[in-house]
Amino acid sequence: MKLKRDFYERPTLEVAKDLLGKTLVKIQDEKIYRVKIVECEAYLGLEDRAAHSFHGKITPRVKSMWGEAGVAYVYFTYGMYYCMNVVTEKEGIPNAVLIRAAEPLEGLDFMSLNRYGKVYSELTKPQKKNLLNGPAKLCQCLNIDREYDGMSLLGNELYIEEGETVENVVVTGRIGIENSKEAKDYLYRFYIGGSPYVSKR
DNA sequence: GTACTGATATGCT
DNA sequence: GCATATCAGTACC
Repeated sequence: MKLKRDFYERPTLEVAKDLLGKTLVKIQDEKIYRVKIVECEAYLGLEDRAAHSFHGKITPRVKSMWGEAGVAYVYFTYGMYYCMNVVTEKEGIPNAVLIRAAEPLEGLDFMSLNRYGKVYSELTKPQKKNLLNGPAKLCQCLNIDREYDGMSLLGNELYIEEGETVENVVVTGRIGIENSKEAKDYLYRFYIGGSPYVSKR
């Protein structure tokens, strides 16, 4: 069951929590990728110093964050990495949820080829564990780049479908924003407790 | 296990 | 010029 716009058009923190356990699906050239979302973070543009759209900023990069709910926001960072977000709430509210980590379900060989140039069975143990446990890794594996910025998640190429219900949700502070003053204490990070696929730290 | 480094686009001051 | 929503590799406990 593909999630519809009404799932995304809700308060960002609720969407972030509900995304855990859902399945992210990407279909490209007959290749099917399916991964279970195990970790994500909410970014609330208007009131959140750590968000790219803090205080209503609009730059070319964050443009799609202002669009309607159910659209992908893909940004380029540190000169070499992409990260994928899901835009939430109504058009004009620049909020999004960063997908931080996932558990591979289907298309493992495609993912490992994208990242290491090897099929999954040839990966070393640490390589298997590190396949999707970070936002930039996830994009490398799924071959997500700037082409996907602004793409609707309601179409047939990239979407999220209903998954299992998650009981053990852990809420903590976010990662990698140490200098964002008061925003670093916001408890906007959600992950599935006990899953070996979260990025931890 | 932790600690430091380099890769370097984008937007800020 | 400088910081950043990152990761991989290396060096060293």
